[in-house]
Amino acid sequence: MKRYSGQTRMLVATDCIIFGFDGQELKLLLIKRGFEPEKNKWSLMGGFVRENEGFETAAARILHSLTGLKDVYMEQLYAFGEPHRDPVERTVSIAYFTLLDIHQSGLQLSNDFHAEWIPLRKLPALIFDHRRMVQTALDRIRYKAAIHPLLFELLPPKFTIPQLQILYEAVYDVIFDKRNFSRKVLSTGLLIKQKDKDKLSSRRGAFYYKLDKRRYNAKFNAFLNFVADPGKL
Amino acid sequence: MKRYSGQTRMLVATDCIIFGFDGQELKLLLIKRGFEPEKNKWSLMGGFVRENEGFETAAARILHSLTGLKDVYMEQLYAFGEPHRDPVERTVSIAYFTLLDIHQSGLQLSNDFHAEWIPLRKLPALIFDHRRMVQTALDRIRYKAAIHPLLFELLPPKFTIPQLQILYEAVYDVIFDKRNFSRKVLSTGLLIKQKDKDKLSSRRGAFYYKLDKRRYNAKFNAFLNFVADPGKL
DNA sequence: GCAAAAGTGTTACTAATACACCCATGG
DNA sequence: CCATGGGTGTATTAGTAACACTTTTGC
Repeated sequence: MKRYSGQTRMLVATDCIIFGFDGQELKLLLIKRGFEPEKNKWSLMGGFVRENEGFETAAARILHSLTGLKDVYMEQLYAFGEPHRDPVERTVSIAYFTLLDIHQSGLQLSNDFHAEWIPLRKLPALIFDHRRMVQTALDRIRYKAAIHPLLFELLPPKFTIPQLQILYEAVYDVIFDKRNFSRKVLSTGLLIKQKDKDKLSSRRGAFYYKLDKRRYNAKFNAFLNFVADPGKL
Repeated sequence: MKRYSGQTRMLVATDCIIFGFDGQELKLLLIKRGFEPEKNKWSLMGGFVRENEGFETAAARILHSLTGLKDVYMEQLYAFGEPHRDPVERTVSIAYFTLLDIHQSGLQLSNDFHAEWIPLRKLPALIFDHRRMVQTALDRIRYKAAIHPLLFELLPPKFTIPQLQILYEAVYDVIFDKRNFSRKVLSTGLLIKQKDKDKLSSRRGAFYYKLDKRRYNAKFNAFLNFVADPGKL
């Protein structure tokens, strides 16, 4: 026996929902699709899974081809497989989402895809079911970041607590009390205070912190309560 | 243009991880695989996704063909796609997990698959990567049930608080204090006390409760804290 | 010296834990 | 009348939320 008989074979793709944070708002890395149909329309970065490649490998390859980055936070989001989601032929998509530091030095956008960072609040129309993918990813991030230290993946290695607070406020679209916020994040024991300050956003300057990698890895999956009840989700 | 050129097409399957609870322990519904390779080995119930079928439809069809049930709790678990997970040919699997009341009247196992309810503690060897699927499903259930009222899906419409507690204790393999447990679940406001009692497991009898469907649906996604810190997961 | 952002402490309230006795019933 | 499991209350502790003033420093 060589193959299963009488079954439909389908294209399998992965699409990457790539989030970044510029210090003020959440952004998505989108491309202009390079081939028909829907050529030159805004799209998530994606590609077909190859013959000898797993999903994660494919997603990492696709992310790398656009950004030049490896070792980025990436997580399987959901498998989308409605029969006519791609009008050309049956294509299922295993979507991955990625959080990365938008200002990191290694990030070098390829010219091949006409990629741009687009603020989430100004999302253009996207091809196929990509809008739904983005919404699913956002929901997931809001859910997960309420309990796990996920959003640190969007920040540079050194960051200040006010920066972190702006990030949380952007993700949940609420305002937090800075005393309670600071107490809460420090109480996780994940942050190490640095001796130097960021002087860019205030005269006084705000102390930098770094993640304690050891504890971060150990506690990532514990329930940490960063956000009380995130708008009942 | 009719098709994308130069890409590999693959079989797409769904596998169903079907959980039940017999009042004492968690069980999995497994079948004896009916065709080569690995014929007659223990396997999850699965099947190929058809040409004009989405994943959820396929999973529901497969579940129905085994159990006769529709409208069962079912959730996409994860997409498994390692290149050689099926030795015959490249097959990706979108796994779904299901929670159902093992004693419900509608449940009628098909004879075609030699299915059996197997206690999770006595799992036999499974084909392919099915063991990993089961582990992933268990992890997901333990995670989700700690914060959401998920496990009610395993119980009959009328159940007692001691029954509920036994279920939680089976899932997390710990013992809870019955006073605190009862206060916790009642404080969610999801349970409606009935006037009749279950007299099967004690002379005194335990009051039945039913889910308040309205509040259950409304609060399902809120963070409800059924289990404090589920073993740091 | 003033504008702008950083940093910090206390109190009130709510939730979680630990713990022990009485109740109802069938045999 | 006793064995079995069901049901309940309280005190302590930990966590969360609300709230306002002082510090630093570049201009």
